Amino acid sequence: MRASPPGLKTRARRGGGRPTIADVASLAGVAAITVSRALRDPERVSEDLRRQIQRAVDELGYVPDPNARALASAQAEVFGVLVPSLTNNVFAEVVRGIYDGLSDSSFRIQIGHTHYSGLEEERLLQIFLSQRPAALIVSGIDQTPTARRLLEKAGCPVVQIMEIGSDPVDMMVGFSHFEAGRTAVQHLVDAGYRRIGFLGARMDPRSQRRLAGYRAAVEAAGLFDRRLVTTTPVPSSVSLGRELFRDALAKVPALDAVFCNNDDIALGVLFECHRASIAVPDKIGIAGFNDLDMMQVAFPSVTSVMTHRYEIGCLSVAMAREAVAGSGPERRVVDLGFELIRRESTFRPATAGTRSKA
Amino acid sequence: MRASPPGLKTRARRGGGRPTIADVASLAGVAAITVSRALRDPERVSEDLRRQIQRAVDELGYVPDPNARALASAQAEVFGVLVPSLTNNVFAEVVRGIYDGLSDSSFRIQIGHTHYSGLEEERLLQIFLSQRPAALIVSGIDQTPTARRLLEKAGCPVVQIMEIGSDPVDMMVGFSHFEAGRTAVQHLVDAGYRRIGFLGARMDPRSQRRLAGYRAAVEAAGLFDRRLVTTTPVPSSVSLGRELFRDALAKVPALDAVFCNNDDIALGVLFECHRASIAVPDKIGIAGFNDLDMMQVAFPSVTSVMTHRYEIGCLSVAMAREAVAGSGPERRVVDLGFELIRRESTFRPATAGTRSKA
DNA sequence: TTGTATGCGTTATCAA
DNA sequence: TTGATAACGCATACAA
Repeated sequence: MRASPPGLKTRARRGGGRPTIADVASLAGVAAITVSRALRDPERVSEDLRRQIQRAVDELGYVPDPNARALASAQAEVFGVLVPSLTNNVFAEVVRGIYDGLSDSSFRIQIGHTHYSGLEEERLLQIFLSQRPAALIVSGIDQTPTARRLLEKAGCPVVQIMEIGSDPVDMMVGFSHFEAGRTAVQHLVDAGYRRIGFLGARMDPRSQRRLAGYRAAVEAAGLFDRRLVTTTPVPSSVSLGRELFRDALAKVPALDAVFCNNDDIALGVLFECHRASIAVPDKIGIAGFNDLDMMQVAFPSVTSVMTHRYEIGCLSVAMAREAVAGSGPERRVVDLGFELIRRESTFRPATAGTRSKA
Repeated sequence: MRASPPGLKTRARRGGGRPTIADVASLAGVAAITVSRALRDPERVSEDLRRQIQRAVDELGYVPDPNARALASAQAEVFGVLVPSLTNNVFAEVVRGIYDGLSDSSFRIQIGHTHYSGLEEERLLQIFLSQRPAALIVSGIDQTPTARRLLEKAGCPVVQIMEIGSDPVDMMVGFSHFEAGRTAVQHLVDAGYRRIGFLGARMDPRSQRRLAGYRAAVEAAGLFDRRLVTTTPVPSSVSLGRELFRDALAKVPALDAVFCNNDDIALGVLFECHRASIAVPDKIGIAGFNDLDMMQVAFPSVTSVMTHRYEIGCLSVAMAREAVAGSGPERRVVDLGFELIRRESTFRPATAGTRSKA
C-alpha cells in the first residue's frame, strides 16, 4: 500500500544524526531494551553486557534523549518549582537548595515565577502539568481552589514550602511565620520598647501572618495601636524601608522600635536613622526578618529572625525524591523553625518597665 | 504474529488518559495533522476548521504534550540558560529579564548553575544539548575550548551575555568590564584620592577585567602600588567586604579610597567605616559596582557603576528569538554600556592635587 | 537475564 | 488547504 517500493532506502532520517539507543545496541551486540536497562538500572543487566554497553556508549558519545524518554515513560525527569520571584534573595536561596538537592540526579528543574499571583500560579501549574513532571514544589499554602485541585490530581508528589499548615496537599516543609513574627516582637517588648511599629511591604500571605504575630505580641503586652502599623502592597526594597519608616515616624513621633517585614526594610530604616541622627538602639530599636549576611555586619548590627531557606529547599527535594522512589518520607509535614538572632540594634540593658520573662 | 487476536481491544493506554491530538481531531471531524497546524500556525488552516478545532480543544481541555512535540520536531521549546549563580543578585536580575522576555511565548527556560566552573559549564552544556534546545544563553566569554566547540555546533542560536568581546560564538550582549572599572577609578582619581585600593572577591574573569581597568586608571595617574590590591577567591559577601577592607588598611594605613568589586563589598566597607569612625568620603572614598538599590539609600550614599543587567536579559532573549524565527538580528554584538553614578561616598569638592579633566 | 513487539503523542514528508 | 503515512527515540508489556 505504500507508494515507494519497500526495502529501498526509506525517507531521510529526521533526527540530527545523533547516535540513538539502537546504534549503541547494535555496536554492543544486544537489544535496545538492554541498553535502556543498563543505563537506568544497571543491577538488572549482567556485568559482562554492562561493560560492553558502556564501551559502546563511550565510543559513540551516546546521550539519551530526555524527550523520547519522557514520551515513552509518560513521565518527565523534571521537578517543577513555583516561586513568587527569584530576585527576592530568600527564594533565590530556596532555589539554590533545590538545585543542590538534585545535583546528583538527572532530574531537571523548571522554575516558574508566580509574581505573587494566584492566577499566574494556576496558569503555570497547568503548563507544568502538561509535561508530567516527576514532582512539584510550590511556595506557600494559599493556593486558589483551582490550583489546589490541580495539585491534588497532579499524579506526582507535591511539596508546599516556606510555610506549614494543617491541611497539606501532600507534603510540607517550612515554619510558622506567625510564631516568627510574634517571637521577634516579644523580644522588642522584653527589651523595654513600648511604641513598637510594624513596617511591611508587599504583604503577601506570609507577611500577613508575620503581621498577625506582631499583633498578638503587642496586644498581649497591651501595646497595640493601629497607627503603629505601616504597610504597602509595593514590592520590598531598601529605599522603601526608608519611606515606610518616615511615614511611620510622621504618624507616631514617639515610635521607639520597629519590626520590619524583612531585612531590606530594616536596612532602609537603619540608614535613615544614620542620616537623621536617630540613635539605634537607644531612640529606636530595629528588628528585621531573614537574617541576611549584612545584618551581622551592619553598624549597629541588626537583630533579625534567621530562617532556614536553603535547608527548606534541600529538604523539600529530599522528601519529594523519597516519594518519587516509592517510599513515602516518614513525616509529611516538617517544621524547620527559625531562630531569633539578637544584636546591637535592640540591645537596651536594664530598661525600666521591662517585663521579666518566665 | 501477535499473541492476541488483532482488532480486539488493544493494550490499555499507557498515558494518563489525557486527551490527545487525535481526540481533538475526531471530535472536530478533521485529521490530527490539521489540528496540529491549527494550533501552531493558524494562518495555514481555513477559518471554518480553525473555529471547529478551537471548540474541540476547549471542550476537551486539550493541552499539547511538549515531550511528544519535541520528539517529533527534534526541537524542544526550551531556552537553555547558563549562569554562575542565582543567589548573586546580578544574575538574578539577568534571569528575570530572560523570563520576562519569554513570558509571551511558550518557550520554557532551563537554568544551569556553573558555579563559576568551566568544567561544570561543559557538563551542563552537554546535558542541555541533549534536549535540542531552541536557543542557548551563556554567561561570559571565557568558555573552555571544549565548551566553545559544543556551542559552535549546537545547531541553535547562542548568546553570550554580560560581556562583549571580539570573537563571539554567535551573538553577544553585555558591556566592557575593563572600561567600567577604569571609569570608576578615574573618577576616584579625579576626586583627588591618591592611595586608591582595589577590593575584590571571587575574581572571576569579569572581576579580573575590572581589576585590569582599575590598574590602567591608577597607572595612568602614576598611583599604582601592588600593595593596594586586595583580592580573594572566596565568594563575595558583605562580611567579606569588611575583612578585605581591614586587610587593606593593615597593609596600607594611608589608604584613602577603595574601588570595590561589587556593592556587597562596598557595603561592608561602609559599615566598617561607621564602626571604626572613619569619615566617608573625607578619610576614605568608596566606589562600588552594580548600583544595587541600597547604594542610593546608604548613608552616606555610595558611588557605584550602574549596569543594565535586566536589559541584558531581555535583549539577549529578543535577539535569540529573532534568530530562532529565521531573521537574524541586525547587530550580533551589542554593547549596553554602563553608567557611573556619583554619590556622597566620593564627594570631595576642590581637593588639592586634583587632575583636571580634558 | 534478555529479547520481541508495540505504543507514547506529535510533526515532517509527501500526495491529493 | 487538507490528509495518509511514517518517523522521532525510547520504555512498557509480555514472552522466552
